[in-house]
Amino acid sequence: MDSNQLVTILKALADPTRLKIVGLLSHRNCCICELVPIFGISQPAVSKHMSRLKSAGLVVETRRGQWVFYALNHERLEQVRFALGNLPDYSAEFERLAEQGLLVTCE
Amino acid sequence: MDSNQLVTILKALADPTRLKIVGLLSHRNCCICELVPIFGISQPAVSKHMSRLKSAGLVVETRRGQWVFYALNHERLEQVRFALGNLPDYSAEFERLAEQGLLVTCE
DNA sequence: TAGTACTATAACTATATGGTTATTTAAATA
DNA sequence: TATTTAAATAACCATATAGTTATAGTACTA
Repeated sequence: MDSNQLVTILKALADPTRLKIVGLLSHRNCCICELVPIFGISQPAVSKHMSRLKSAGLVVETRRGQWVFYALNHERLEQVRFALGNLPDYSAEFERLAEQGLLVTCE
Repeated sequence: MDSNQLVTILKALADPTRLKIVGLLSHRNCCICELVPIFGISQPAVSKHMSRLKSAGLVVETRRGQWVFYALNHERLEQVRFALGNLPDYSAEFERLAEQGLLVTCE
């Protein structure tokens, strides 16, 4: 997973409604019409949140008759946890700074 | 850590510049004037990013002469990883839905 | 003490975001 | 087939965000 993907996923998680949706889905799959009364926001608002989570790869959808059920992609969440524990190595940036004499070294 | 705090931290991480700053700080403490040439954005822009990371508890600052050095708060990042792996239990929400007859059960 | 270097704050701008209502699409049912 | 229900899309609005330039504050240094 590259940094841009990670940012996309973090943005998807960085909203109180969507974070709670992820928590709800970790307990049970849900459809939009169940989430609407939980959050007290409009159906299109929930729909857009799901679309955001889906494009971040955090949920997958399954049509079930007239309902669309959303399930948490646990693996994706694990990938985020792993990425946050294994940030990219940016030592080349410091080498470049050093070459330009821009590294600050006190004491 | 409550959900609001987690959202605040995730928002702080959910930006390409700040995420890279966190990655840089995981390698070496930095001051603003080192980050400016790395990102090619203005000094106030970097300053505001650091302020955002600081208020999320992700970095701590130490004044060192005329410089202010920022260090990553590794513990805070670990707290985020833990929280994402241990989301709150929202089963009460489903019980409430069931009471209202709003749980969708197919098959 | 005057000047210089680093950082923070203020004021502003353009874009992203999270909500709304209205409408359309899709599927089940009378 | 007409109606109803669920979900998605469109158009819009208010606020948040990430950048800018200008200025103020803070700490070394000549």
